[in-house]
Amino acid sequence: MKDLSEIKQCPRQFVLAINDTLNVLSGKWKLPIIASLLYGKKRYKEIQGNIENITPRMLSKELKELELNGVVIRKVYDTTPVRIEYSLTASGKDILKVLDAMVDWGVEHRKSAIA
Amino acid sequence: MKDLSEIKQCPRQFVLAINDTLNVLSGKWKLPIIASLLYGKKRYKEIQGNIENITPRMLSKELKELELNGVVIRKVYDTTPVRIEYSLTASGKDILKVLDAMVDWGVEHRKSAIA
DNA sequence: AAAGTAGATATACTAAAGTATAGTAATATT
DNA sequence: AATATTACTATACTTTAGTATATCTACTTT
Repeated sequence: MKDLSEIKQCPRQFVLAINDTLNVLSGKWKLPIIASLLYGKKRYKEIQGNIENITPRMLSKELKELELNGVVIRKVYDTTPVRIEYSLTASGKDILKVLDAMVDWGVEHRKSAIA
Repeated sequence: MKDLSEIKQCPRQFVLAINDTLNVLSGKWKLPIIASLLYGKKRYKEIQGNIENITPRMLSKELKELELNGVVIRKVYDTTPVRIEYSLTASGKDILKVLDAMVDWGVEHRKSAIA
């Protein structure tokens, strides 16, 4: 998703904020990657092993994007061979709050859908 | 997005709940539509007038999906000519809580991105 | 020296999401 | 009678997201 500017009657900064959040969460792989890193820093192959069926192309593409968006940190250790560790930024960890709100809504919504 | 089942180490029902929420929010038009209905029930043409550049195809497709997902109610008035009103279900209105969490995260994230 | 691992990139492709444009049925307005 | 409005649907197309498969460099292990 790129643009939510179609929403009117709502402060622009709020629209931008929601937009940012949705950009960080949407797509097939960003959330699994964030989830994997919520349990601590990981190396490329560890994340890959954690997430079933993700291709290396998708994993590096998404990690790059998450890094660019200030959600993930890529740390290169100057050893031989190089060791690369991915972790969440403070913001990245804070997404848990959003996920909590989403869990709450989703659970309640399922209840009311049955009723 | 269809499937987030790649996330491990997290209760399945939570994954499903997040999945549901993301399905209701992601895509280019669902949020603008929900936002438009947060200000009260509206007719098709009103929503269309509210949201710049949405095509009738997208609007009816998305409304149908939101209705199917228990977020929107479509009420047909038996007048001549028929009058159709769209509104949010209780669940639909509750999405505001998720949006609030998203606004909070987005705003904080922008702050820390600047710093 | 050959095979394997870490951390990717390149190229080509398919599938899903979204756009453009036209058209429909039923009624209302002039 | 002609035009406009509401609430859409149909068809074709483009764009974006995701998949499949092969390859690369630098190093380690056997």
